[in-house]
Amino acid sequence: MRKGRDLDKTRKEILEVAFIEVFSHGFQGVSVDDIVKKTSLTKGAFYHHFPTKLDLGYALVDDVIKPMIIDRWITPLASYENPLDGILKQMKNLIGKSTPEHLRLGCPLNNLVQEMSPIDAGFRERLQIALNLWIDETDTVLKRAKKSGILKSDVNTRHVANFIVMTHEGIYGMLKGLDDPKVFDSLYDSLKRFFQTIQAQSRL
Amino acid sequence: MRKGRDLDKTRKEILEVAFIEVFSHGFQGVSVDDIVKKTSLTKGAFYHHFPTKLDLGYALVDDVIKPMIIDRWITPLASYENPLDGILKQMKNLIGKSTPEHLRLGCPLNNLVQEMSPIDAGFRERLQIALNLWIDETDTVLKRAKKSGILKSDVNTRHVANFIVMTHEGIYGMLKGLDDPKVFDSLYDSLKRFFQTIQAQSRL
DNA sequence: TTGACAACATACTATTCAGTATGTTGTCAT
DNA sequence: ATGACAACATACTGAATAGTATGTTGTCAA
Repeated sequence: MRKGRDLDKTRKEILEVAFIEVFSHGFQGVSVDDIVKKTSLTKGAFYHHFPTKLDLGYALVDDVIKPMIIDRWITPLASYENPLDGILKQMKNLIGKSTPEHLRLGCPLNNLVQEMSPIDAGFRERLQIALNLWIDETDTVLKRAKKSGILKSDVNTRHVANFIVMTHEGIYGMLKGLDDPKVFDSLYDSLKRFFQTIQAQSRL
Repeated sequence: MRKGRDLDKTRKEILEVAFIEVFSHGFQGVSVDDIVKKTSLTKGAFYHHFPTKLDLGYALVDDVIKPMIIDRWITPLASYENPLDGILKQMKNLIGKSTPEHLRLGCPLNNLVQEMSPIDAGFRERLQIALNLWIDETDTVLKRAKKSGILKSDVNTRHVANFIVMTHEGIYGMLKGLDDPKVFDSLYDSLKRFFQTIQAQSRL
């Protein structure tokens, strides 16, 4: 077995397995041995690719989580005339329709922020960049919607972008803590109500 | 030194030190030895009071965090005619005026929810109870405000209570991740705007 | 085709950690 | 005052863990 040697493929395998493990048990709750065991590789391969466990964590943020944010929360908005509709729709699809077991794991980004930001500067910097990426991209989309008259002319898109990202993390956190899928609909309703107050005119 | 033996005092000392340590480094990031070292006691005392590290964690939720929720976010609302004003004021006082170093630590409850809920059932149950306590108490306060005509008659107080608690956790999480105190004002503004939409009439 | 290096595998180490075993001492009822 | 037990202190253990040292093998340029 495993004759083929492919640097990039191996790295991706490690990252993929590590992501799931860290997502499930937290960064501090996962050992390098845990990750290696779920891989077709060994410890030697791991430390050939990542000088330390922390470096793996950093790579998870940069190479897995950041693209995931764009993929899940930004790109899909392009097909909506009103981005607020897109945001609500994506939330319903990606959060509202998740299984309770999956919701229990929360949001990969938020998990790492809560766990690692206060205790490691390297994580803090990278997670901060990832969060700001999310906010910036949301802001850009909102700015477009404002220009095209969908949003009221007096709304501060930066403020709203902050609030939207905060809401995503908050909803993930609540569902993770409460273990009650019905709460999603409740939170969704309130967010929808908020969105209506910043649109130029609500339609029926 | 330490001649006086006081079961209750000792327990409180352990809980107090453990709270700060867990708050700062996460539950998995703190060792029993770490906690003991910051105490005037030894490991023997620790295991005399708590059969296992997990039991200490449970006690932190039940005996420290739950009272703290009531103290910080529920009791102060009693002195406001409009509880929404009280909530905004408390947020400004307890979050908006915090130092960046303190904000970096986040919310004790939210931290534990994000870290421990998915990986331990005992934590999950207790954290769920704590969260529901917060929501229930908020709901009760909102119900009163609705009856006295401060809130619109068609608002679902349970939904709003969920949203308010979610917002607290979300704001804590964002400030923890972004390390930018100005974001508080931004989020505060949006929340205020939302509150205005559920009040009977906004005053100037 | 071969040697040289990259891409791994294997075996080991020092440390840390939760928990235990056992010893000591303060306190209190009688 | 004194035993008896609760409230601790001290010393230890086995398992887990991040990281290392060193070996093996695939691959590719010349």
